[in-house]
Amino acid sequence: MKIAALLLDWYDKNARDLPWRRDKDPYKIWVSEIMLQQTRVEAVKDYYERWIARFPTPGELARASEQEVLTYWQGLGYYSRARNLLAGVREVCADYGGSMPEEKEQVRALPGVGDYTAGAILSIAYNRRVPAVDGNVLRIFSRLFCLEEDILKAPAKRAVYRLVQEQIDRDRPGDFNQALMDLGAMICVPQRPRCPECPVRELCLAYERGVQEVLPVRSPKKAPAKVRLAAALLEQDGRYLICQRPAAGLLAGMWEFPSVELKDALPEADQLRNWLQSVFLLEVRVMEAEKQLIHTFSHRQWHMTFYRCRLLSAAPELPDKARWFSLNDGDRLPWAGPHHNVAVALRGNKE
DNA sequence: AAGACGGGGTG
DNA sequence: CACCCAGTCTT
Repeated sequence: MKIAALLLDWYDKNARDLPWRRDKDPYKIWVSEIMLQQTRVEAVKDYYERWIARFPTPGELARASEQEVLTYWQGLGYYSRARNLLAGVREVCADYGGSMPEEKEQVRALPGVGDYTAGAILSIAYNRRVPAVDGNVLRIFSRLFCLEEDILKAPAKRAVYRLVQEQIDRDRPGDFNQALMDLGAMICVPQRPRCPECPVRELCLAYERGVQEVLPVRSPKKAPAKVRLAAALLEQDGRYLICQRPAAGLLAGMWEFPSVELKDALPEADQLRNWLQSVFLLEVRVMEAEKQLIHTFSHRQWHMTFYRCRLLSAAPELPDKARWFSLNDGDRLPWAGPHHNVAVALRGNKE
């Protein structure tokens, strides 16, 4: 039997029951595929349900504000995904009457939709015979065909894409692609693959040669660079000063306690005080360190100290990107992750 | 071709 | 702690 037939037989018995598999609405497939980029299924489920409840159609999403959209994405990471999805549905509403186009070039041209996501949407929603090569598929095919090239590099991806084109089922390409994802999640997992349970082990070159544990080959990642930050907990009349991060870059547009990247020269408290003065024209005394934490991103590691501060003179007018915020106002703003944890802890302390 | 871009689960 | 995940965009 061929790979596709074995895979689909297995899929028919073992397919996971996932919220976005309940219907073939291209918009819902789109939302789920964007959320699933570099993100585990378990992490996505709740976000997906909340998202669809609030933005059930492209039209509903297109009319929402970017800040609200970011609030619904808060904690999922890679926030440009949310921004691109919003821009994408607005494009679909403007150019395609609110329904997803059916040509790969058109889908691929939507912001945030790359080659993988275009293939996933077209194959799942429209049953088009298009590969959807993600990390699972790269891993599975590198093992099936014993490909020893670095799967993160373009040549390996091109090779796998061609192999999937050859193997993809003629009648059920969407199920074929989803079967690969389920196989990658349940059987052909990154470490210690469960080969005895695998429906295609008899066709797997890596299994035959006993190298399933050393494949796929991938280049090692660099360690994240360390960055030291001092953040201000400045409270006035029960409200804290918070500010919005720049529109581009890490955690773009998210809110946080004012923070400054530390240089080595001055004492931390002095650097924080001087920075608050120059940016907000605020005169403060920097008090005790309330909290320290380390937050690791994929490419950066924040070593943060949160200093309790006291206002020494009347607060001047704040710039647009800053405001006084009552922690009891809940989560109506999109928060930068590590700051959100501190805000939640502060709210907890009060009670 | 390489780096930016999050957060969390797993061994 | 190391590894890696239903990737895409920018440089």
